[in-house]
This record gives sequence, structure tokens and C-alpha cells, in this order.
Amino acid sequence: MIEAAPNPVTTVMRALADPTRRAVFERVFESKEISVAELTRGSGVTQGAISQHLKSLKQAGLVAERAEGRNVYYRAAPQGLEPLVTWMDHYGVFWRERFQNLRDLLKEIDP
Amino acid sequence: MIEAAPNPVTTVMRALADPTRRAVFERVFESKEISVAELTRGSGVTQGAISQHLKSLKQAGLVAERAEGRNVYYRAAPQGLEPLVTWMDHYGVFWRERFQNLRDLLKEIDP
DNA sequence: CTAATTCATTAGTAAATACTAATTTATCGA
DNA sequence: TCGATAAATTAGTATTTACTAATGAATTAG
Repeated sequence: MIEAAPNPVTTVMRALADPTRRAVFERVFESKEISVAELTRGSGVTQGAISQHLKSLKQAGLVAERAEGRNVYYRAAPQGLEPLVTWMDHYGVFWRERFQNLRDLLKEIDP
Repeated sequence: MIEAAPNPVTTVMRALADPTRRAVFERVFESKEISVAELTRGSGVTQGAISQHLKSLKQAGLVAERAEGRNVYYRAAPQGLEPLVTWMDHYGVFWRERFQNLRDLLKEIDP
């Protein structure tokens, strides 16, 4: 019963580590809004599985929902990626690589 | 035997999703180089467990090793984070938020 | 009301995972 | 040469996880 709440980074990473669940997130993101039935379609898994994945994603703060009639529409909540961004930021990866790209770009524009 | 090689994003996410293993990566990163014995120290798990985690991290391309005598020194390979960066980049999170930071920074330097 | 649809939840299962304890291989120092 | 130390590997285990099939709860349509 000692439910040590896991680190947000852990929660988000775990949510996105599973390929099926990550694919669900990607589809939700690409659609502005999408119902569970539509997500199930062509997902290769059952509707129950999709609901379970959505629950994980929601707990991780990666999606939000809106109920309408008997449908529930999900949308992405990219702010949920924030813990990942913060974590990775700590490793300087972004600035290094992205500024390199930026520098290349600028050189191209104005050599 | 049909060893469907998992997506690099999956490999990296999975490697970092476990708190213990992520902590190992963090410690490796903070030290320029660190031996397995030292990593084991105060990790809360056995030396065997640490070696297993290092193996995962290595397969994910997140660490590299150098053997010297009976020690093996590990160092971080932050380029291993590249698949994550690329994946997240697709979601526009970085540029939006980071440019905000950049703007703040510039304002500070040259108000 | 009844039948159909949508989604969530449950119980059960097979596979994956994180660990330990023990062993193995290698290197070092006395 | 021996004993000690470092690290990897192995076998075994308990827990977690991703799934299915089935059921439940709510909403809509005929």
C-alpha cells in the first residue's frame, strides 16, 4: 500500500516506451480529436486494449478527453512532454545539435 | 528467430524508462568516466544488476566503455539520445518553448 | 421499451522485466 | 602462485505488463 508515486519522467517515459501505446499517442496527436472507435480501427488490438492505453497516456498527462454522447474524443496534450524536455535539456543535446543546424542554415542563407 | 529489431525510439525510451537504469545513466553522464564498482556503490542494487543495466544502456547507444586492467570505465554517449530528440522534435515542443527561453535570455543580455 | 453502439473495466494469461545469488573470467598485488 | 578484486554472465524468481474475451454502464435510434 506504500504507493510511492513514480517520478513524472518515469511515468512519461514508460507511457511512450511501448510501441503500440506510442502509436496511439501519435495518432491522437495527428488528429485534432479522435474517438476510441476510430483509434481502435486498424490498430491491431482490441478496443479494450486501446482504452487501457489511453488511460496510461491520460495519467501521464499526454492526452485529454472530451465526452460527447456515447463517444469520447481524445486530443493530445503535448505539454505532457514537458518532463521529458526538461530532463533532456539537462543533457544539452538540444542546444548543441540544434544550434549547429541553425548555424548551417544561416551560413547557407548568408555565406 | 524472427527477431523484429525494435524501433530505436523504443529501445532508447525503454532503456530510460526504468528509474534505476536512468539513474545509472545520469551518474555515468555526470562523471566523465566511472567504473562499475563505483556505480554499484550506493546504487541500492547488486553489481550484477548494474552490469545488466549497463548492457541495456550500451545496446541503446547511450553509453560506451573502456576497459583498463580489471576495471571497465563507462562514459555517456549523449548522441544516443538523438532518436528521442528527433521523435520529440516532430511535436514542435522544443522550438516553441526554447525560443521563448532564448528570447528571455537575449532580453537579459541586451535589454 | 428494445436493440445497437460506444467506451470503460474486469479477470485471466503469457511474456517481459528487474532483481538476487552464485559462478566465471580476467587482472592485479603480495 | 595465491588470494583478492572487478566485471560479466547465468539460472531462478517475483512482479509487472500488454493483451484478450467478456461484461457493464451509458447513450442513441427504431
